[in-house]
Amino acid sequence: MSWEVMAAEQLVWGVMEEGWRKGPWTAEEDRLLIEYVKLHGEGRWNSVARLAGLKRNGKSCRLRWVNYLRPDLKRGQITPHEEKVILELHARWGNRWSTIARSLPGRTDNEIKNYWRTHFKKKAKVSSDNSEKSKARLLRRQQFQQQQLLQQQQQQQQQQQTQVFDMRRLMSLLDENENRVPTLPQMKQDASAAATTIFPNTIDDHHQVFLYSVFNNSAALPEATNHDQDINWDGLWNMDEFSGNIYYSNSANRATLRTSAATPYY
DNA sequence: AACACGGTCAACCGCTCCCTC
DNA sequence: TGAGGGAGCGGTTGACCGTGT
Repeated sequence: MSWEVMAAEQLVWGVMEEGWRKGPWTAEEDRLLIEYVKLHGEGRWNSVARLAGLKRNGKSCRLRWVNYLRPDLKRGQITPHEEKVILELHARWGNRWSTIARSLPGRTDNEIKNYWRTHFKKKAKVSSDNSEKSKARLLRRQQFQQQQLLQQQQQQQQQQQTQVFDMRRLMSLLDENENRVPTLPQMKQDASAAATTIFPNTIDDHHQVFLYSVFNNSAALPEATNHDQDINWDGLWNMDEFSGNIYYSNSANRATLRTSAATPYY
Protein backbone atom coordinates (compact mmCIF):
# COMPACT_ATOMS: atom_id res chain seq x y z
CA MET A 1 0.00 0.00 0.00
CA SER A 2 1.44 3.35 -0.97
CA TRP A 3 1.82 6.16 1.54
CA GLU A 4 -0.68 8.25 -0.41
CA VAL A 5 -3.32 5.56 -0.01
CA MET A 6 -2.52 5.11 3.66
CA ALA A 7 -2.72 8.84 4.29
CA ALA A 8 -6.03 9.07 2.46
CA GLU A 9 -7.35 6.14 4.46
CA GLN A 10 -6.40 7.85 7.68
CA LEU A 11 -8.15 11.02 6.61
CA VAL A 12 -11.32 9.12 5.80
CA TRP A 13 -11.27 6.62 8.65
CA GLY A 14 -10.01 8.55 11.57
CA VAL A 15 -6.96 9.43 13.62
CA MET A 16 -4.03 7.06 14.00
CA GLU A 17 -2.06 7.32 17.22
CA GLU A 18 0.77 4.94 18.06
CA GLY A 19 -0.66 2.59 15.46
CA TRP A 20 -4.18 2.61 16.96
CA ARG A 21 -7.17 4.00 15.15
CA LYS A 22 -9.43 6.37 17.01
CA GLY A 23 -12.79 7.97 16.37
CA PRO A 24 -16.02 6.59 14.96
CA TRP A 25 -16.20 2.90 14.14
CA THR A 26 -16.85 1.70 10.61
CA ALA A 27 -19.23 -1.10 9.66
CA GLU A 28 -16.26 -3.23 8.69
CA GLU A 29 -14.64 -2.76 12.11
CA ASP A 30 -17.91 -3.66 13.78
CA ARG A 31 -18.12 -6.81 11.71
CA LEU A 32 -14.57 -7.83 12.63
CA LEU A 33 -15.25 -7.24 16.31
CA ILE A 34 -18.52 -9.21 16.29
CA GLU A 35 -16.76 -12.08 14.58
CA TYR A 36 -13.96 -11.97 17.12
CA VAL A 37 -16.39 -12.15 20.04
CA LYS A 38 -18.29 -15.01 18.37
CA LEU A 39 -15.06 -16.97 18.09
CA HIS A 40 -13.29 -16.06 21.31
CA GLY A 41 -15.97 -14.70 23.60
CA GLU A 42 -15.83 -11.49 25.60
CA GLY A 43 -12.65 -10.52 27.39
CA ARG A 44 -8.99 -10.49 26.43
CA TRP A 45 -9.69 -7.26 24.59
CA ASN A 46 -6.04 -6.49 24.05
CA SER A 47 -5.81 -9.58 21.84
CA VAL A 48 -8.47 -8.27 19.48
CA ALA A 49 -6.03 -6.22 17.44
CA ARG A 50 -3.78 -9.23 16.89
CA LEU A 51 -6.49 -11.88 16.39
CA ALA A 52 -9.15 -9.93 14.52
CA GLY A 53 -6.95 -7.64 12.49
CA LEU A 54 -8.46 -4.53 14.04
CA LYS A 55 -6.31 -1.45 14.48
CA ARG A 56 -8.09 -0.57 17.73
CA ASN A 57 -6.78 -0.85 21.23
CA GLY A 58 -8.42 -3.16 23.74
CA LYS A 59 -10.24 -0.44 25.60
CA SER A 60 -11.80 0.89 22.45
CA CYS A 61 -12.92 -2.60 21.42
CA ARG A 62 -14.43 -3.39 24.79
CA LEU A 63 -16.29 -0.10 24.86
CA ARG A 64 -17.65 -0.59 21.36
CA TRP A 65 -18.86 -4.07 22.22
CA VAL A 66 -20.33 -3.22 25.60
CA ASN A 67 -22.04 0.00 24.56
CA TYR A 68 -23.08 -0.73 21.01
CA LEU A 69 -22.59 -4.21 19.57
CA ARG A 70 -23.74 -6.52 22.38
CA PRO A 71 -26.74 -8.48 21.10
CA ASP A 72 -28.71 -8.14 24.33
CA LEU A 73 -28.75 -4.35 24.16
CA LYS A 74 -32.16 -2.73 24.24
CA ARG A 75 -32.55 -0.10 21.55
CA GLY A 76 -34.81 2.90 21.61
CA GLN A 77 -36.06 5.44 24.09
CA ILE A 78 -35.82 5.02 27.82
CA THR A 79 -39.31 4.05 28.99
CA PRO A 80 -41.11 5.93 31.79
CA HIS A 81 -40.63 2.90 34.01
CA GLU A 82 -36.91 2.83 33.29
CA GLU A 83 -36.76 6.55 33.97
CA LYS A 84 -38.42 6.00 37.33
CA VAL A 85 -35.92 3.28 38.14
CA ILE A 86 -33.00 5.50 37.13
CA LEU A 87 -34.25 8.32 39.33
CA GLU A 88 -34.80 6.03 42.25
CA LEU A 89 -31.46 4.29 41.95
CA HIS A 90 -29.57 7.51 41.39
CA ALA A 91 -31.11 8.90 44.56
CA ARG A 92 -29.89 5.79 46.32
CA TRP A 93 -26.46 5.29 44.79
CA GLY A 94 -25.49 8.54 43.13
CA ASN A 95 -23.33 8.36 40.01
CA ARG A 96 -22.72 4.65 40.16
CA TRP A 97 -23.84 4.17 36.60
CA SER A 98 -22.72 0.61 36.23
CA THR A 99 -24.57 -0.38 39.39
CA ILE A 100 -27.70 1.33 38.13
CA ALA A 101 -27.28 -0.28 34.71
CA ARG A 102 -27.25 -3.75 36.29
CA SER A 103 -30.85 -3.15 37.34
CA LEU A 104 -31.88 -2.19 33.82
CA PRO A 105 -31.33 -5.13 31.47
CA GLY A 106 -30.25 -4.07 28.01
CA ARG A 107 -29.16 -0.60 29.08
CA THR A 108 -25.52 0.40 29.42
CA ASP A 109 -23.92 2.55 32.06
CA ASN A 110 -22.91 5.01 29.35
CA GLU A 111 -26.49 5.25 28.11
CA ILE A 112 -27.86 5.84 31.58
CA LYS A 113 -25.14 8.36 32.36
CA ASN A 114 -25.89 10.30 29.18
CA TYR A 115 -29.62 10.11 29.83
CA TRP A 116 -29.18 11.43 33.34
CA ARG A 117 -26.97 14.29 32.25
CA THR A 118 -29.29 15.41 29.49
CA HIS A 119 -32.62 14.87 31.24
CA PHE A 120 -32.11 15.35 34.94
CA LYS A 121 -29.01 17.37 35.63
CA LYS A 122 -30.67 20.61 34.62
CA LYS A 123 -33.78 19.81 36.65
CA ALA A 124 -31.57 18.99 39.59
CA LYS A 125 -29.81 22.34 39.19
CA VAL A 126 -33.10 24.24 39.10
CA SER A 127 -34.38 22.51 42.20
CA SER A 128 -31.04 22.99 43.93
CA ASP A 129 -31.22 26.71 43.12
CA ASN A 130 -34.61 26.81 44.81
CA SER A 131 -33.34 24.85 47.73
CA GLU A 132 -30.39 27.28 48.02
CA LYS A 133 -32.88 30.09 48.64
CA SER A 134 -34.72 28.15 51.31
CA LYS A 135 -31.36 27.11 52.76
CA ALA A 136 -30.40 30.81 53.04
CA ARG A 137 -33.64 31.57 54.88
CA LEU A 138 -33.06 28.63 57.16
CA LEU A 139 -29.48 29.75 57.75
CA ARG A 140 -30.57 33.23 58.84
CA ARG A 141 -33.11 31.74 61.24
CA GLN A 142 -30.51 29.31 62.59
CA GLN A 143 -27.99 32.11 63.08
CA PHE A 144 -30.50 34.04 65.15
CA GLN A 145 -31.27 30.96 67.23
CA GLN A 146 -27.58 30.19 67.58
CA GLN A 147 -26.88 33.67 68.89
CA GLN A 148 -29.46 33.20 71.58
CA LEU A 149 -28.12 29.75 72.35
CA LEU A 150 -24.61 31.15 72.53
CA GLN A 151 -25.65 33.69 75.13
CA GLN A 152 -27.18 30.94 77.25
CA GLN A 153 -24.10 28.79 76.89
CA GLN A 154 -21.75 31.58 77.85
CA GLN A 155 -23.65 31.89 81.07
CA GLN A 156 -23.39 28.14 81.63
CA GLN A 157 -19.69 28.14 80.79
CA GLN A 158 -19.00 30.64 83.51
CA GLN A 159 -20.42 28.10 85.93
CA GLN A 160 -18.37 25.23 84.54
CA GLN A 161 -14.95 26.78 84.17
CA THR A 162 -13.26 23.84 85.82
CA GLN A 163 -13.98 21.53 82.92
CA VAL A 164 -11.68 22.07 79.96
CA PHE A 165 -13.03 20.10 77.10
CA ASP A 166 -10.78 20.27 74.07
CA MET A 167 -12.96 18.59 71.51
CA ARG A 168 -10.86 19.72 68.58
CA ARG A 169 -7.91 17.79 69.93
CA LEU A 170 -10.12 14.79 70.48
CA MET A 171 -11.30 15.03 66.89
CA SER A 172 -7.77 15.14 65.55
CA LEU A 173 -6.85 12.06 67.54
CA LEU A 174 -9.95 10.11 66.56
CA ASP A 175 -9.58 11.14 62.95
CA GLU A 176 -5.89 10.41 62.64
CA ASN A 177 -6.81 8.20 59.72
CA GLU A 178 -9.06 10.51 57.81
CA ASN A 179 -12.00 8.85 56.04
CA ARG A 180 -10.96 5.50 57.40
CA VAL A 181 -13.88 3.48 58.57
CA PRO A 182 -12.68 1.84 61.73
CA THR A 183 -14.04 -1.39 63.02
CA LEU A 184 -15.99 -1.22 66.22
CA PRO A 185 -13.16 -2.61 68.38
CA GLN A 186 -10.80 -0.07 66.79
CA MET A 187 -13.23 2.74 67.50
CA LYS A 188 -13.53 1.72 71.13
CA GLN A 189 -9.78 1.48 71.40
CA ASP A 190 -9.37 4.88 69.77
CA ALA A 191 -11.91 6.38 72.13
CA SER A 192 -10.19 4.96 75.14
CA ALA A 193 -6.78 6.17 73.94
CA ALA A 194 -8.10 9.60 73.05
CA ALA A 195 -9.88 9.95 76.34
CA THR A 196 -6.87 9.04 78.41
CA THR A 197 -4.59 11.24 76.32
CA ILE A 198 -6.74 14.31 76.49
CA PHE A 199 -8.12 13.79 79.95
CA PRO A 200 -5.25 12.00 81.72
CA ASN A 201 -6.62 12.76 85.14
CA THR A 202 -9.73 14.74 84.64
CA ILE A 203 -12.17 12.82 82.43
CA ASP A 204 -15.38 12.88 84.34
CA ASP A 205 -18.47 10.75 84.26
CA HIS A 206 -20.22 13.11 81.90
CA HIS A 207 -17.55 12.77 79.23
CA GLN A 208 -17.18 9.05 79.69
CA VAL A 209 -20.91 8.67 79.11
CA PHE A 210 -20.64 10.92 76.08
CA LEU A 211 -17.81 8.93 74.52
CA TYR A 212 -19.49 5.67 75.29
CA SER A 213 -22.71 6.82 73.66
CA VAL A 214 -20.75 7.83 70.56
CA PHE A 215 -19.50 4.33 70.08
CA ASN A 216 -22.73 2.71 71.06
CA ASN A 217 -24.33 4.50 68.16
CA SER A 218 -21.93 2.81 65.81
CA ALA A 219 -22.58 -0.58 67.38
CA ALA A 220 -25.74 -0.85 65.32
CA LEU A 221 -23.67 -0.91 62.15
CA PRO A 222 -22.79 -4.12 60.35
CA GLU A 223 -19.11 -4.89 60.06
CA ALA A 224 -17.21 -2.68 57.66
CA THR A 225 -17.16 -3.90 54.07
CA ASN A 226 -15.25 -2.88 51.00
CA HIS A 227 -18.26 -0.86 50.03
CA ASP A 228 -17.42 1.54 52.83
CA GLN A 229 -14.64 2.94 50.70
CA ASP A 230 -17.23 4.32 48.36
CA ILE A 231 -19.09 6.30 50.96
CA ASN A 232 -18.00 9.77 51.85
CA TRP A 233 -17.64 9.76 55.59
CA ASP A 234 -16.72 13.44 55.83
CA GLY A 235 -20.12 14.15 57.28
CA LEU A 236 -19.87 11.50 59.92
CA TRP A 237 -18.79 13.91 62.58
CA ASN A 238 -20.31 17.31 62.99
CA MET A 239 -18.97 20.07 65.09
CA ASP A 240 -20.98 22.99 66.23
CA GLU A 241 -18.61 25.88 65.69
CA PHE A 242 -20.28 28.07 68.22
CA SER A 243 -20.76 25.88 71.21
CA GLY A 244 -17.92 23.42 70.81
CA ASN A 245 -20.35 20.55 71.17
CA ILE A 246 -19.93 17.56 68.94
CA TYR A 247 -22.48 15.03 68.03
CA TYR A 248 -22.39 11.81 66.12
CA SER A 249 -24.58 11.58 63.11
CA ASN A 250 -25.35 9.50 60.07
CA SER A 251 -25.08 6.14 61.77
CA ALA A 252 -28.59 5.34 60.65
CA ASN A 253 -27.88 6.62 57.14
CA ARG A 254 -24.70 4.62 57.04
CA ALA A 255 -26.49 1.42 57.94
CA THR A 256 -29.23 2.16 55.45
CA LEU A 257 -26.75 2.91 52.70
CA ARG A 258 -24.84 -0.26 53.30
CA THR A 259 -27.87 -2.53 53.33
CA SER A 260 -29.51 -0.82 50.38
CA ALA A 261 -26.35 -0.98 48.31
CA ALA A 262 -26.23 -4.71 48.87
CA THR A 263 -29.85 -5.18 47.81
CA PRO A 264 -30.51 -5.57 44.09
CA TYR A 265 -33.30 -3.45 42.70
CA TYR A 266 -36.44 -5.25 41.55
C1' DA B 1 -30.95 30.51 3.65
C1' DA B 2 -27.65 30.95 7.07
C1' DC B 3 -26.18 31.02 11.44
C1' DA B 4 -26.30 30.18 16.48
C1' DC B 5 -27.42 27.38 20.02
C1' DG B 6 -28.58 23.46 22.71
C1' DG B 7 -29.42 18.47 23.10
C1' DT B 8 -27.81 13.90 22.35
C1' DC B 9 -24.72 10.22 22.34
C1' DA B 10 -20.56 7.61 20.84
C1' DA B 11 -16.03 7.55 22.03
C1' DC B 12 -11.99 8.77 24.62
C1' DC B 13 -9.26 9.61 28.88
C1' DG B 14 -7.49 8.93 33.30
C1' DC B 15 -7.91 6.58 37.26
C1' DT B 16 -8.67 2.55 40.22
C1' DC B 17 -9.30 -2.14 41.25
C1' DC B 18 -8.29 -6.86 40.77
C1' DC B 19 -5.94 -10.82 39.30
C1' DT B 20 -1.88 -13.30 38.03
C1' DC B 21 2.81 -14.36 38.22
C1' DT C 1 4.65 -9.43 48.53
C1' DG C 2 4.94 -6.37 44.93
C1' DA C 3 4.93 -5.39 39.96
C1' DG C 4 2.47 -5.44 35.74
C1' DG C 5 -1.34 -6.02 32.85
C1' DG C 6 -6.30 -6.44 32.05
C1' DA C 7 -10.71 -4.79 32.90
C1' DG C 8 -14.09 -1.65 34.60
C1' DC C 9 -15.70 2.80 36.00
C1' DG C 10 -17.00 7.72 35.96
C1' DG C 11 -16.00 12.10 33.85
C1' DT C 12 -15.32 14.62 29.72
C1' DT C 13 -15.10 15.70 24.86
C1' DG C 14 -16.54 16.48 20.33
C1' DA C 15 -19.33 15.48 16.29
C1' DC C 16 -23.75 15.47 14.67
C1' DC C 17 -28.45 16.92 14.40
C1' DG C 18 -32.66 19.51 15.22
C1' DT C 19 -34.70 23.85 16.25
C1' DG C 20 -35.08 28.71 16.79
C1' DT C 21 -34.01 33.33 15.10
